[in-house]
Amino acid sequence: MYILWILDTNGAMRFGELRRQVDGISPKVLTQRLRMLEEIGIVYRHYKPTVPPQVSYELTERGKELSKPLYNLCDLASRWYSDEIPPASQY
Amino acid sequence: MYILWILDTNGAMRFGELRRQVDGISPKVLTQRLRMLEEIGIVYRHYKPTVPPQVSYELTERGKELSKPLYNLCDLASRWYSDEIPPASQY
DNA sequence: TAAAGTAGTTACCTTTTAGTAACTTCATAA
DNA sequence: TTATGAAGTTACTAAAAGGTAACTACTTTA
Repeated sequence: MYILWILDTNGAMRFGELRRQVDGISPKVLTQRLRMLEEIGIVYRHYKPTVPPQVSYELTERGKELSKPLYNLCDLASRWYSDEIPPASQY
Repeated sequence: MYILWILDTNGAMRFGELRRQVDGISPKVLTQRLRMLEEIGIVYRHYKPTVPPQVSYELTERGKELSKPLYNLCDLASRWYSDEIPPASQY
């Protein structure tokens, strides 16, 4: 399951929760991806300086603008997949 | 410039022409990508058994279905880029 | 006779990306 | 006093992806 999908579906999430739901990548890569997404303004990182720390991630307005285009691609892939041809989204 | 973009814009193209227009990847990787795209039904490969051989590539109907969603993503990235934030399409 | 052309293929090397496991800080709980 | 917790960081290793350069076949051109 993809990071942007999960954040779009669930709203703001703690790192640990994201980590449990995102599969296919290690926590280290998840952190790297989230930092990249933050850098390009697609994701907010909210840091609460507690101990242990509480960090949550949430889509920015810009990130939300991706929902529709990405949903359209997913829809297309689903229609193709139901025709039993491997979806482009594998690539 | 991306393979799907070029094929969408120009219609069927010979390998050599594609090779000149696609930048950022080697001919070897271009061939690999085209073969993958052919495998998943996004691109037709037309082989003419002349010497030297003439091979052209063209988007299938399915490949054309990608135009709109990808155009929408590009449009979004352009709007973001004009706001001077690095576009997500870098990733 | 040699060179040119097309569209690759292949072996080897380089670069990039990812995974693993140990580690970090410090308040709180046991 | 020790363990726990979150959210990473880091060094090292492994895997994946990409680039390079030599090569292929055979007709046509010079």
